[in-house]
Amino acid sequence: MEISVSQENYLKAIYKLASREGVASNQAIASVLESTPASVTNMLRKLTEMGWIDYEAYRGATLTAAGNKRALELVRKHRLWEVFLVEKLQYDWDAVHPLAEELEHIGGEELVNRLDAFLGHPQYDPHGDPIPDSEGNIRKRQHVMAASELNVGQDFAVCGVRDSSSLFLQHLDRLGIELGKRYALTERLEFDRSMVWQAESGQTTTVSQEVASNVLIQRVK
Amino acid sequence: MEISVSQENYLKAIYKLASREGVASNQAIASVLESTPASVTNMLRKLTEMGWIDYEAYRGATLTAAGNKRALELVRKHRLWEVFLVEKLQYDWDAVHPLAEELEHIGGEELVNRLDAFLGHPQYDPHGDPIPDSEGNIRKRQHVMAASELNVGQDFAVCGVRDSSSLFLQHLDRLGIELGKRYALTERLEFDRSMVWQAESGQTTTVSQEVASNVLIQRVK
DNA sequence: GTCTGTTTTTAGTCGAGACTAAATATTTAG
DNA sequence: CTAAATATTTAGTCTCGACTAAAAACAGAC
Repeated sequence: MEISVSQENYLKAIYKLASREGVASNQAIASVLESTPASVTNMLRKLTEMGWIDYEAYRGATLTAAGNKRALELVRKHRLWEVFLVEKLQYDWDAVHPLAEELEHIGGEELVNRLDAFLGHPQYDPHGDPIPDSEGNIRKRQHVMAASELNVGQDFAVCGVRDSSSLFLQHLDRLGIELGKRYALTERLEFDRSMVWQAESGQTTTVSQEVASNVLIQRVK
Repeated sequence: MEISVSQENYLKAIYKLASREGVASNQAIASVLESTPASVTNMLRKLTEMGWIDYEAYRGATLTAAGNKRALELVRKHRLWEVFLVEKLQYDWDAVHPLAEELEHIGGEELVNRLDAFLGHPQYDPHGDPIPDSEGNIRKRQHVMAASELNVGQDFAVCGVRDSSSLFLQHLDRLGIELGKRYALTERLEFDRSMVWQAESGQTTTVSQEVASNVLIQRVK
């Protein structure tokens, strides 16, 4: 039985929610998919019959091995297409998500593997999220934390974002913050806990607590 | 009112049929879409309401200006994705059609124009079909004819195919026939009207009438 | 243990887009 | 000009995925 676009989106939603908070409620799945709990119940039943998930009424859903593989393949496709759109088609990093959302449902393993090779087997997507390999292995990065957890005096490099909404990414653009850029945390302001970051060029940027908690970094040296 | 994938496929079908044989019958549209005449009737009504086509019962359908623009955009997207798949992802020319069929429905003008630029504004797709520009202008090639119409002694270059089914394209691969390759027609065999083509390398290939009538060429020199 | 509030499921509908079978309209042959 | 053949439309269903409103199950407070 061939899986539909809509069903693939359920798998992705369950994958995301299950990795974060154990098992997902229908409510939660519905809100991710901008749907209703009633619709979710029906689809979870169908996905169970099809062998993609295990699901018991009132117990929540978990992906089967097949479902997990499929979800990872979708994540892989999504992130590789994002790399393509940014690197090859020169899209801004805040504009690629909706297109990747469509592209990820096209073709099968053959296409995604060719795309991967064409792009030179990239490790991370334009938002710093790791790209699963063809076996579904996802490299977990060590020592990644939110910028908000830093202490004054520490050096760090920006390596990802927690919020990849267009609004947030555009805000980072305005602040001149981009992946790979290095800073030193020179000051933490008492008043609102905002931070002063000094780039290698010497330029400083003031970053609110709200922004810092959505920027992922790695300490350097 | 946003157009659906299915509706876009109707526009493409009408575009193809109308350019070939004036106005299309429901029967014809149904067979292109592997559907039934009854289904076609309903959809044609809807497309008329939406302003994509003009349609009168028993009179057939024609694209409106908007419909024509949309159909050309689809053809453009399809052919550009085929170029991408062959040139960048190294797909064989006989394998790209089904993928392009899916990709062509993704994104809008922005995406297709960026893809076009990335590919270097190619003029023809991997099967030799011309790619409409962003205004929907389609370069009509002069002096293109079927190889079957040649006379003995003429020199020519292969520039396209009439049948782009996987089966036919694989057959051409086996015969060593590819786009851009030059030949001289050295002989026409009495028995079954098959042709002998001599490549620049001196190698000769015997080509059946059936094959020759599906290969498009331009005379050279 | 029972009551109250939340969450989930049932039941019944809806729209899109397809299908079959039957009824009409159109064209063609005689 | 009429009869037969062909093409199109109507009428009625089906499946997929969604929805709302109402019923049922569960969890936490007392």
